[in-house]
Amino acid sequence: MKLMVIDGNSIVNRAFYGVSQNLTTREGLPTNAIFGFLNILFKLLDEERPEGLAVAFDMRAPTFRHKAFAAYKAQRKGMPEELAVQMPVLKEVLDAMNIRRYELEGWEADDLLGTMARVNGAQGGDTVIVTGDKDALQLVDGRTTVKLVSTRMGQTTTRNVTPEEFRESYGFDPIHMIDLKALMGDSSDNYPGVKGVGEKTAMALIQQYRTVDAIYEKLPDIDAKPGVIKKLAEGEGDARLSYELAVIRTDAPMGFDPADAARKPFNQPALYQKLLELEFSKLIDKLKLTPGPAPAAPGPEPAEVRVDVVEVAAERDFQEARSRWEAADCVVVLPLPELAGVAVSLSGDGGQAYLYDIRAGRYEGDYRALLAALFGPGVKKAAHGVKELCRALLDEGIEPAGFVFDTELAAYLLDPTAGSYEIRKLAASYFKQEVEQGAAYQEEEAFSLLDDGLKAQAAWYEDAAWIEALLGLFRPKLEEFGLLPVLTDIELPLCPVLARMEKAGVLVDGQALAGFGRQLQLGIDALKEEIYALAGEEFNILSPKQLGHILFDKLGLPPVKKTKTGWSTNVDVLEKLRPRHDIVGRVLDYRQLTKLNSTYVEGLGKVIAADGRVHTSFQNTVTATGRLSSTEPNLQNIPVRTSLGAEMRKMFVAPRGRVLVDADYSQIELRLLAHMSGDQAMIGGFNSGVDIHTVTASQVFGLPQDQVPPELRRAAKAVNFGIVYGISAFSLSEDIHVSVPQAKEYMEKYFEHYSGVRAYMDRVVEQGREDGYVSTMYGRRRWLPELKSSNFNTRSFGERVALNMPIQGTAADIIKLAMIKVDARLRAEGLEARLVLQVHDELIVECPEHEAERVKALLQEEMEGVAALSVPLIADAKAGRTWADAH
DNA sequence: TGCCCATCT
DNA sequence: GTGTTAGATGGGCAG
Repeated sequence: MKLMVIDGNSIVNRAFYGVSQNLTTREGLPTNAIFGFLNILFKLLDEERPEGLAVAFDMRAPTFRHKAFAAYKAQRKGMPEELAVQMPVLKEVLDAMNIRRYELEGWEADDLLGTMARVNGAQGGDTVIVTGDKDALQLVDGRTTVKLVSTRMGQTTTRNVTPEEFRESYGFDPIHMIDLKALMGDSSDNYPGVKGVGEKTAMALIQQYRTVDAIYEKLPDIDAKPGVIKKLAEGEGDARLSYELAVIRTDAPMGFDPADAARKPFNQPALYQKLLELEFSKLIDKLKLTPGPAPAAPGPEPAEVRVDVVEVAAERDFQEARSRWEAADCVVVLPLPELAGVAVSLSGDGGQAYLYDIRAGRYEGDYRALLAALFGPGVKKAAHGVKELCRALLDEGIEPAGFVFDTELAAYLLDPTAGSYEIRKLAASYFKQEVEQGAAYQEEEAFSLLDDGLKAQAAWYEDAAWIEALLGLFRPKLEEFGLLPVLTDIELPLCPVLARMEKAGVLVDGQALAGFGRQLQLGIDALKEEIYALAGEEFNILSPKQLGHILFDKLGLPPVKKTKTGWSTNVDVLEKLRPRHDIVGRVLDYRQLTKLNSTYVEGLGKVIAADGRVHTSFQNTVTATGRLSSTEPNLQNIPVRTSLGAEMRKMFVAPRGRVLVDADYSQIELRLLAHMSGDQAMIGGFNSGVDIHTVTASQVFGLPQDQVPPELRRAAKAVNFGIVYGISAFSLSEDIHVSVPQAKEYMEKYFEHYSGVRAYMDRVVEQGREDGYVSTMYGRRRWLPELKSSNFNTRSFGERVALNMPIQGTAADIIKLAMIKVDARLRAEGLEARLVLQVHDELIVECPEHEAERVKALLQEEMEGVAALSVPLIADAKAGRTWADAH
């Protein structure tokens, strides 16, 4: 039989260290090792297509080797906790795959592999041993090959070693691997070998003498340096012992019969269930797994319900339904694209539910009036993605109101780092069961009225039911976590505001934009020629690889920093190289100009709508901290820092007779740090009304405020910003171009003076570690399993996030609250002014010129009044014809 | 698709 | 001694 046997411990270790350590389930079980193991396994199965398959594991119990060599036991390393917890789960997955696994008390995986290979070989079968451990190469023979697995940066490579291959690269037979190891030792397996003899020396000796025995028989008359001979003589005991430890046994009493390992089909339902629990949905897709029979112990299931499907065709149907909807606590609404229809789901008493199927094309009454009534304040509604729905309603001229729940926002608040909140994915992961399967609404009556698009309609009904089920799960969960106020006071009321902003859009001066583009193109063409001339050849300047070749190979400039794939050519590097060659500055300029042209000029040009305006989408379920993001186009990263970049902001204009009013919070994150830490020195600094960076510099460096030199103010500013992100002395030094010790001194002085800030930082991290999450002033949460990681980098990342999220997130909460208030007041006071943009700490309103002064005051008042902190919350407002003028 | 780079707060 | 600042989107290159 063609048999593949896998060293489970060796491969799982490689998987653990090779796959990103951030991979966890919602419940915090790390899954990276399992994930990596399965990936490697499927790759191997694909490459080898064996008839038999077995995985061997070590056991924790001591083996015969421990008895032979005390140090072996003493030094043997335990696996990290995060790997250990994955082992039993991995074994369950293997069981679900019907893969034989072996472990035997007193024996290591190696010995089991060796035994299986020999038994199979004796029956005339070929065996492939899969491991990352070169020790196993001693097992290579005419019937046995070893497949060495290595993972580097997430990439798995394998190498098949046959006897010929082995002799080719080592110069002796595979069996003498034992002799080699006996001399050179093995630090990971903890046997010493001969002290002072390493791989090179050992290789030469074994190539010449083949065995340890032969060497010691001839000693001291062997062909080696006197020092080596002396070391060999002194280390004979270690060598002999190491030999014993290095031998892989092939006689483990495991009663192996290759037939036992014959491959069997997966236990589909069990495997499906396991992979679902691990949230490996891509793998489920790849393996085309189906759930099969219902799993024995599913997660929570939506309650069994009877569903009446009601087609709303006549005006009378609607009027009947309407009174039921208005009486309900909450109905689920699920619109078809462009509001061509709406499914309304309503759960009544005793497991009786109604699903109203409403289609524009089938409704005999006034469809618009139906929508207006359904989406008005009289019906309390839950939807999945309220902001998008509000947007669709506005497009139909309907004022959205009465939304009391959003399953998408709820899922986001429960885990803002989850990444995707599609209905069926949520159902799959929260209910741990296949979403296509088994709810009552699939009963036959439900589809009896269908004549077309049966599948799509079934999916539509199902989704409505899933939203209902998720609603039932999420509401108590939000309550339990204190997140309900974030949903009902912040996120939900913000939805119609965002929808109105998107719909309003902002006017772009297309003519000016095109002109700017032509001007940029001239600069780009000229720079390109100059760069080619200086380089002496034409190449792709935007390719880091080609640019690196020109700069570092051809022109001989010194490389500064590496990236994963080569020498870095980023702006920091090029700034350092700028004085050394004329080409460098031009490359920087070229980069800036092409960036402006392709991303901003061309990118923006593509998304100007028929009304001459751009209508961005504000995403409210994307960021880990609660900020919004902006796409198509992203209007939150329009250049401002450089003078040429700032030209871009002149393209965003107000129509004739109107102006833009721009109001931004002054130092909101730092003010929040002062407030949340309660640091009296920093609070005092803000209350003094003097520029905070100057105050900081004066306090930290002990100078009068009017004698702070600019470089110390700059340093203080960088420290102030860095603190919020959990910066290190190294990065601060890079940032402000001082030495690392100097940066360290600045930080120490800072913390000496603002000791309350340091105490707060320690407190937040500690609390985060205890609770498993950090939160904002308003209760928004981010889970941080990273804080408990045994991996230094992962844990450090968690600590920086723990410091930053409460501050960045609270700032996000505050500006969202301000947006709700500003929008409400602008509308209540009958102003024409409307919010059009938000850029994290900045709000932009478009209004008639004559409203500008009132709007400025209103913005300032609402933004500053949102929260009462121990320091003033300051917003400055300015009006102008373009964004550049208003900012 | 992953990587690098540039842009913003 | 580790790798070394939080949160985003988008364009272009290379495989």
